[in-house]
Amino acid sequence: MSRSQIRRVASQTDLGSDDTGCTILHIDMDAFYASVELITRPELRGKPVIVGGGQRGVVLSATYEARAMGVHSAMPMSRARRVAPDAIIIEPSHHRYAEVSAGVMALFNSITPLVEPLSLDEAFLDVSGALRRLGSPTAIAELIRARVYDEQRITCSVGVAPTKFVAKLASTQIKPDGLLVVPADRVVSFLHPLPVGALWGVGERTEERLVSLGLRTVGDIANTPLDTLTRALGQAAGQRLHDLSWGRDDRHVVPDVAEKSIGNEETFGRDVDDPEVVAREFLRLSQKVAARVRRQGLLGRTVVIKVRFADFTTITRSRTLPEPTDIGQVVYATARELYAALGLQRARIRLVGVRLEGLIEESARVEQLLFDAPGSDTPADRRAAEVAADRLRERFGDDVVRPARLWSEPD
DNA sequence: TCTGGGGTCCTGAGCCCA
DNA sequence: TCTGTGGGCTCAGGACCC
Repeated sequence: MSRSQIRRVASQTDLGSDDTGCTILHIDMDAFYASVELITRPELRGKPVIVGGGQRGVVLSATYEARAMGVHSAMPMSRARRVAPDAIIIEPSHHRYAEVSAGVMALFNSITPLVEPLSLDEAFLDVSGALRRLGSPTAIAELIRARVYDEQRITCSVGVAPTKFVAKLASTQIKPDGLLVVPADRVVSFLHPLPVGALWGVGERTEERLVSLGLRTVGDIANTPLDTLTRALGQAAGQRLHDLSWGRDDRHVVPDVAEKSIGNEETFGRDVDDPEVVAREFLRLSQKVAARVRRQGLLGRTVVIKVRFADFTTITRSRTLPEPTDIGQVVYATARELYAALGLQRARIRLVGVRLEGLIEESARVEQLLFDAPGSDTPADRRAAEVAADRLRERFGDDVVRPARLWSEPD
């Protein structure tokens, strides 16, 4: 279900303004990447602008003028160009988005320490500790909206509710540049007319399954026996949807959620059937992932590779290592072995990815005594070389040092 | 029409072990 | 000693979110 459909239904609900107990705020920047681009290019305001690119990319963000023409995020760029041929297309500049995001998150942290970022452009805030200092939740929400605009020149929408789930739905409904409070005693009447796709965790597939059972609205879910839901969707999903349909959501706002995995993947510009090209990509991704893991002072225990074929079927293979690692060469060797075990004969490959799971703090490493012959290439030697390369990259840029095998790669 | 890249969570099968 | 059971772990895949 589209965001506009959620809005249309939800906007029929007459909500009061009693924000007692509504201490959860969900703040969502409006068309974030596109809005950031308009800061430095104000002449584009009021025009259809799409952020995205690449030969086989998708739309990352679009101004509301472009959305009015039928463009939406995650739409293939080729299609976006067709439905909005006059739109201005901008290549994404992720470092700039990260800068603006850091500014916005710093602002949130000046309001309350209980800030849980969900992505660059949205976060939950628990403002229960800021009420005495800054006023009611609604007043705090207005303050944040004003300060975001004053400091960053972008607009945001805020949902104010007793729970995370309802606050998120409220901000979605009131976009763009809005504020919506869902009072505690209006949560159920707010939720029940909404389509099932509004529920967190109901995507295309689950929505199809629910509709095939005759369940179209959140109210339908609420009035369905829990047994029926768990049989259809599994224990966890059935229970979760039933709870959400009654507004039950006891998740707290948790700052500093630890990452569980770190990975990178890359779609080739054209499908590839050359094993040497695939191997070089695994090497590049392995080095990149390991460097990110080192930068965060972590180690990973399980190496996962992902291979997507030309027909879009996707497989993953994984191996858990005897010792957690942050060494690119170890990740690469494992990825190569996992790939070799597939026994592919010049299959046409669209994408490859490498991920490290089972992350632990580097300080928690149990040091293994290594009895290596002097002069041999030990894991410690390899790690030292990669750490030295990290330092060079920090000083001189990402391209200054890379494995010899990757120098032959045309840029 | 033709589908990115970064993640999380859940399920189920298979295996090992107490 | 054999059998059953349940928990934990690994692995693969699916679905979802932004």
